[in-house]
Amino acid sequence: MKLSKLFTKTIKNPPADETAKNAKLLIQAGYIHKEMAGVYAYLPLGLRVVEKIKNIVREEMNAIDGQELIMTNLQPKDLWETTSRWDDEVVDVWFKTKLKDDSEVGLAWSHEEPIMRMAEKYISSYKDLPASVYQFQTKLRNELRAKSGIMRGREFLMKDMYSMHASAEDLDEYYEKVKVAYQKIYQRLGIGDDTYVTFASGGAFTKFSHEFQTICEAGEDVLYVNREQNIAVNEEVLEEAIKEFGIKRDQLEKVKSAEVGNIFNFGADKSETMDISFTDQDGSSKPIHLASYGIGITRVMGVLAEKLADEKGIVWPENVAPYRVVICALGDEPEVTKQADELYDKLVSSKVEVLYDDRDLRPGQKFSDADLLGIPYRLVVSKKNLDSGKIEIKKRTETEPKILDIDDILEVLVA
RNA sequence: CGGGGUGUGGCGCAGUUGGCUAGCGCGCCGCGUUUGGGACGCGGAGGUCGAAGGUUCAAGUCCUUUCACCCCGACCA
Repeated sequence: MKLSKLFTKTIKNPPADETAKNAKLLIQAGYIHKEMAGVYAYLPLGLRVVEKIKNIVREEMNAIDGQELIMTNLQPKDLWETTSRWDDEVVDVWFKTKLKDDSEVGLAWSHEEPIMRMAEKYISSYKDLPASVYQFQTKLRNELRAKSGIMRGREFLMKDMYSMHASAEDLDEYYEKVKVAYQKIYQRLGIGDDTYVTFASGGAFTKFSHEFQTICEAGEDVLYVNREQNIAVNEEVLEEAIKEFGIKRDQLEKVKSAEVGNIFNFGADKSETMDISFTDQDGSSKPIHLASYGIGITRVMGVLAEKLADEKGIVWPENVAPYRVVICALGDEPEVTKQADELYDKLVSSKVEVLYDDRDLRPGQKFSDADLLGIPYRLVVSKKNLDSGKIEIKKRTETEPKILDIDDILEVLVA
C-alpha cells in the first residue's frame, strides 16, 4: 500500500474530545473514527488489525474443534422471555426496537439464549455432544456511559464461543482446554506475560467465573496478583477467594487491569430454564451443560494500543500490526525513488505486508508517522545509502538502525 | 442516572467589562525553492461561533431551553 493512496491520514494534534490514550492514538494515526460516544468505525488500517486479531483467535478456536458460525443481531422478544431476561429491570443494556408490525425485537447484547435455541434444534442425542461453536459478532450494549475509547463502547466486536456437553465432567475438561487456548491467544497477541486467569464473580449461575485480565493502567478492574505463583484475584471477590482457596493476602500485589476475556460455566441451569434437553445413552432425558467463552476483539485492540505505546505512538506486536514494514523514501531524487519503488515491488512480490511512504514530505514527518502508526519495521531509502546498494532497517522498538543488503532484509521480513 | 467540565473552518486553539469586515497555528489548493526527525516564500479556498428562543441600537460574548462530547461516581454475562 502506498501511503499517498491511503484513504486516511495522520493528524498532528490528537483529538480534544478523547482522553483515553488508545482512542487518541488510534484516531490520530487513522485507525478508527469516532461516530459518537462509544461508537467507532474501523478504517482500512484499523480493520487490518482487527482481522489479524480475529485470525489468531480463529486459529486457536478451530484448534480445539470450535466451529465458526454467525448469529443474528436482531433477536426476538419471546426467546429472551424464556429466561426472563427481556425485562429492562433485569438486563439494563438492551437496545430495543420494533418491526413494522409493531412486534418488539432486541439488538444483540449477548447470544446465549439464541445459541440454546439452536441447540434445541440440532442437539437431540448424546451422540451430538459435545459441540462447540463460535462467532465474531458485533455486540450492542446501551451503556449508560461509554468510556475509555474502544475499551468500553456501545458497539463492539466480540468473539463468543459456546460449548455444549452431556455431563459436567465433560464440560470441565473442555473448559480447561479453552483456558489453555486463551493463554496461547494472549501470548500470540504479545500480552501473554501480563495476562492472568483470575477468579471473578460468577453472576447468577456460578460462584466464580474466570476472567482473563491484562495488567494495564487504563483498565477498569483492580487485581491482586502473585506473579511467581501465577495467581490473580479480582478485587470484587478478594475476600471470598482468600477464604475459599487459602490465599495469603500479603503475598498479593495490587495492580490495575483490563478484562480481555471472560469464560463462564453455566452448568445445566440454562438448559433447564429453557427446557432444552437431549436423550442420553440410557434413554433418559437430560439437560445440556453449557459454557460460554468471550474475547472482546476490539477491546483487546484498545488494550494493545494503550499498553504497548510509547511517547512517539503506537507499538504494535508483529502479529497484529496492519503492515509488517514501512518504507520511507527520503527526497525526490530519481535514483532514490527508483530504488524505493524496486524495494517496494520486491517486498510485495515476496508477500511481505508493506506500506510505502511515497509522499512528498520531509524526513521528519515520515519518521514521525512511521512511529505513530506503530509499524514494526522501518526501511529508509535515501541518497545517503544509495551508492552502497544497502538499505537501512530499524525496528520500532529499537533506536539504532542497521544497514543491510536487500537479501538480508528480505530474510528478516519474510520470516 | 447523580456530580463536574467543554462546544468558535477538517484538527488544535485565541477572542478583554457585549461594539465595527470573527482571528492564529496545523492541514487543504496553486506556483517556486527545499529534503536524515513535523522547512520556507508568494498567492488562494474554507466558519450562519453546537442548536432554538430571548434581552439589546448592537450578541461568539448576557439570559432561558436544548443537543453533543469528556471526566468522576453508580452500572458492567
